[in-house]
This record gives sequence, C-alpha cells and structure tokens, in this order.
Amino acid sequence: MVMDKPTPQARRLAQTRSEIIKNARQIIVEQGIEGLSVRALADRIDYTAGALYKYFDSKDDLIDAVRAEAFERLNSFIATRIQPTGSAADMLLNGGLAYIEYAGQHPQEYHLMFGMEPSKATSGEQRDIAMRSLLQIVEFGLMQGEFVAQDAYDASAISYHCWATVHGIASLQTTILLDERDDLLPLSRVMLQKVIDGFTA
Amino acid sequence: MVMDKPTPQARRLAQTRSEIIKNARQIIVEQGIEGLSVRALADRIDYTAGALYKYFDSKDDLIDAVRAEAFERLNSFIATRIQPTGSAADMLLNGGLAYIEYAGQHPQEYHLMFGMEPSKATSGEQRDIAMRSLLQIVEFGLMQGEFVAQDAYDASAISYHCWATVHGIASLQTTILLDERDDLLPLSRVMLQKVIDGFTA
DNA sequence: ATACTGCAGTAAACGTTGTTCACTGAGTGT
DNA sequence: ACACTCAGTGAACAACGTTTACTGCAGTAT
Repeated sequence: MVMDKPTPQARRLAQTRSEIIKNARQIIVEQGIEGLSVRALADRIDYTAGALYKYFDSKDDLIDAVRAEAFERLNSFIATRIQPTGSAADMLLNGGLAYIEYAGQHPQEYHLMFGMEPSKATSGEQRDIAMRSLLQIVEFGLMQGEFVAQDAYDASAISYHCWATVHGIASLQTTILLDERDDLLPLSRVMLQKVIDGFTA
Repeated sequence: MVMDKPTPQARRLAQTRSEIIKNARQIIVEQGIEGLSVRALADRIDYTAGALYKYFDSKDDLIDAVRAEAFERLNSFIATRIQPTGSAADMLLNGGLAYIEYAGQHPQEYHLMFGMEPSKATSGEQRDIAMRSLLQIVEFGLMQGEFVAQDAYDASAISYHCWATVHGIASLQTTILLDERDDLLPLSRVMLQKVIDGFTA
C-alpha cells in the first residue's frame, strides 16, 4: 500500500466528494431514500445535477458510497461499546445491543445498509469487516473454553446465529412490531443472553 | 361480513385486477422490483399505462396488492408444513423452517415483503395474521406446560424471539453470507432448535 | 506576460418514469 | 332509437437519471 502524498487538487476532489456524500446522507435521514434525487442533492449544495457526475459514475455509485460510510459509522459505534477487557460473552452481548440500538436510532441508514441489495461491492467490504470481527470474538471465546462448539455448530455457525438474531431483532424493530412495548432494549438483552447461553460452557 | 353476490361486471373487474397483480408479480420475480414499470406491465397484458389506473390508485397501491398476495402465499405455505397433531415445539420448528425455505426460494418476493417499508396498511394485515398464529402456538405450548415463561420473557416475548430469529436467518440468507456453506437449512434447524430449547421446560 | 492545457461546472437536451385527462366506442337498460 | 355508463386510449405533464457540447478559470511552460 503506497501512500503517495495527495496533490492539492486531489484533496479538493476528495473534499467535495465527501461533502456530496454528507448531504446525500442528510437527505436520506430526513426524507428517506426516496427523497434523494440527483437534482435535489445538487440544489442543496449549489451545484448542477450534471456536475455530480464528475464525482460519481451514477446515482447507484453515490448511494453505495453513502452506504459504505454508514457501515463505517455502525462498525465504529459498536467498537466503542466493546471493551476488550471483558469476557467474550460480554463482548457479544454489548456488541449486539449496540447494533440493535444503532439500528433503532438510525432507521433510514439501517434500511439503506440491509434493506436493499447492494449494487456494487464497495459497501460489502465493510460488512465483511463486521462479520470477521464477530468471528474473531467467537473464536476467542472458544479458544479459552468460555464457549463450546459441537458437530456442525462450529465457530462460523455460532457467529451466524448471533448475527442472525441481532439482525432479526433490529429489522423487526424498524418495521414496527410487537404490541406497544415501548422499550425493546431490555427484551433484546434477554433474548441475546439466551442465545449466548446456548453455546456457553 | 355481508356476502352480497357480485354482479358480472364486478367479477370482470376483480378478474382483470388479479390478472394485473399476477403479471406484476411475475415481472418482479423475473427482473426484481426495479424491473416493474407501469408501462412494461401494461404492455405485457396488452393494455395502456393509463388503463391500470382504473384498477389501482397508484403504483404503490398496486405494489401493496402484490405484497399482500405474497404474504398470503407465504402464510399458506407455512400452514401446509405445520400439522396440528404435533407438539408446539415441532410446530414452531417446522413453521420456522418453512419460512426460511420459502424466503430462500422466493428472494424477490421476500424482499418485497420485508425489505421495504409498506406504504399502505393492506399488507400489514396479513403480516399480523402470521404474528397472531405464531403467538397462538406459543400460548398453546405454555398452557400445556411444554414451554415455560419467566418475568419479562412471556408469550409475546417468546414469539418475538422466534420471529426475529427466523426472520434474521431468512434475511441473511438472501443477502448472501457465511462462506460457501451450500445448504443452510440443516444449520438453520440447529439454530432454531437451540432457541426453542431455551424456553422449553 | 502569453499561450496552452486540463478540468470544474453549466445549460440544454434525451429517453424513461408515474400520473392525469379529454376523449372514444362498445355494451346495457329503457 | 336513445341516452348512459364505463373500460380503455393516446397525448400530455412534470420529474427523474444521464449525456454532451460548451464555458471559463487555474496552473504550467515557454
């Protein structure tokens, strides 16, 4: 990975690019993905619609950039809630709850990340990062005997189970469900804890 | 619920309406939701675009009708896989697996049902039906002592847990995940069984 | 200083989209 | 024979994503 120092013009380009992404995200947060049109976005930052095509190949390309940034935010938010000093079970529990909490507070971005199939692979990269770090925690827990695996229920299966549970809760939560139980986090904690207990020694 | 006999013209209207819905679904299955345009749909059944607005208020309205039909299909498919003779645990397991299998075989329809927020409430009705029958099974299991509840982990919480798990698995499955484990159903069975064990006496 | 070059941004146009509306023409009841 | 209803048409509308020819300024070389 060569780190050639960026020329001033390259910096400007990156600067406007991220300015565009930032405003695209704000539109999505405020009005949902359907409120994002190339012209509306251009107007907001005093550009012409065509100008944005100097920075992105297509609208899908732009959206994928927003999605990738959203994944970064989600990942780093989860990272702040996991302290590596604790047990693997604690890390899974707190990480999962952070995921659920973030999804609840940013429904539009969550929908952007998981509600539609990504067109390009840029954002899938960030998703794989999250999956890998989850897998690492599980393998860590297995290695020091905190968790126990059996036959087909190995490390990747356990990770998959955690991922699916957390994702399912987060997804249902944004789709509105369960008669008016105002705060779902306590219940989510119980559910997650039960899943973790299922593979704890 | 009054059942007034439909006039011939009312039957014709209902007939074309369902013909439109059927072709809309086929387009979605073949090309995804983005391939569905009012004109393309009209062409396919030898109509003009404007004519469809005699049957649906808007494209969203049409899509919601397709979604409602998809929910019906999903619900009745699950119903065929649940025999009321078995234990509550069996019903949950088989029903959940049916859900996952259906989602895997009909990714576009699944995405239609759960990947985007429904605009109208027509389809939400069908979703509530599924939720209620799930709740009934859980309450049945609790009533005859097969399952056991505790503090905040009551019938609706247990249902929610099952729903979230199954939905999470189905959702991840369509988004492609987990290094090439070709058949996810066996693993799904293990995961679901573990969840059910978590509240079985 | 001058001329050249590259590039950020514009304006206008293209084809397609969802939607509306004045119209037509065939069928029905009187 | 007449009027009425109503499914379906076709043209138009605004908004959309995208492309293209053009403009004018920044930086560079002479």
